[in-house]
Amino acid sequence: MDSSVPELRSARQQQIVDVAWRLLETEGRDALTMRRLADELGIKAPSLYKHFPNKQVVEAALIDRGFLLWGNAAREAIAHSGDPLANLARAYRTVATEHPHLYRLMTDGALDRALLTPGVEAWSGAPLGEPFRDPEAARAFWGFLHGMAILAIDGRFPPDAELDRSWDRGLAAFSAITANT
Amino acid sequence: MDSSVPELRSARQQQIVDVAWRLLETEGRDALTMRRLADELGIKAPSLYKHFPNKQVVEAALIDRGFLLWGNAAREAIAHSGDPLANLARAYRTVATEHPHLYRLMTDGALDRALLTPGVEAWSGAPLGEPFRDPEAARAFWGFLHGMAILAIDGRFPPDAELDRSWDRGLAAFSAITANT
DNA sequence: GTCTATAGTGGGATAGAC
DNA sequence: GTCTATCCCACTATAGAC
Repeated sequence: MDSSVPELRSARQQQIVDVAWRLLETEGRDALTMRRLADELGIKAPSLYKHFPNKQVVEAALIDRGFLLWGNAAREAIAHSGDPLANLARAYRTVATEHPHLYRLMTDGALDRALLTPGVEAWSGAPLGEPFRDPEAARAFWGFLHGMAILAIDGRFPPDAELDRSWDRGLAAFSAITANT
Repeated sequence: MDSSVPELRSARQQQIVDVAWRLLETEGRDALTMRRLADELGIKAPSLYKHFPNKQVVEAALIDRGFLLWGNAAREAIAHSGDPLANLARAYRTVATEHPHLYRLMTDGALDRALLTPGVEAWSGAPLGEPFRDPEAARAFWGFLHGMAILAIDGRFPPDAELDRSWDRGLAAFSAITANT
């Protein structure tokens, strides 16, 4: 074992989550069924229940990975040169745009935190607090990021909307309430 | 007929949508099935299909009403005295908070606009443009409003989050890019 | 750890009689 | 416009043999 990260799952579990990830990313949430997942693995659906108690736990594993993905991207964003606010926004938009199905899985509806790696949700969101004086401002910024991302994914803006400019307008607004101003 | 608004649906269709509305508001989306809807009306599920071609059209009728509700609330908000931005935000938050199931139905996933009253979506959103110089800023503001509303409905903010203050922080940010500044 | 077989649930929708 | 009867679909999950 050369990794310092403990193996929380068996190799087989890892493999199943890998395939589930690919299925979600390429074909969306509707394609992520236990039958389809088993098909992709070359086994029958009931066999999956020897490795996971139910579907929700498989989805939670995907959401967990999603938080890792976003948390790492956010940390890279504030480590970069340039405006941290703009870097964070670009990173958020990129993650959401490049993984729309994962992003919807992560943000749609209630979240059973008992199924996630403890603390991963807060860890992933922590970098958003960096540019601001208080967590309230950071949460307002998160609201803006999420709203823009999900409305874009769901096709709610008019077809001719210039979204780059809207992101810039929002950034200009929140720049006015950062710790540096 | 003493109303100047044309009757787009039969009385029976109106009644069905009324019951669907109540069912959605009181018990949520999972309760809104064709079987359950029929039960509430005292008829059998197949009979519904004499009035509506499918479930999606029933849901579209609810979404239509939702846009009317929000559009009217938004118009009242900007007609009031005080800061239009704050009034709009308060109205938005109130509608979303008081009708969480309807709000999710309206905003979750893609929207088939062919099933809606033509123009109602744009009409309902138009007041958001009032305080701003350009539509891009208005859309950024909408992103903030929607993000805050849906994250709150879905329980995504920490339990101890002071959301009133976050709404205020966002308002302060967007105040900096209104037409009056 | 995998299989076959099956249970159980719930939903949308249609055909045809009355 | 309503009914009965039915179909079809999809899914999660379990039991027990190998």
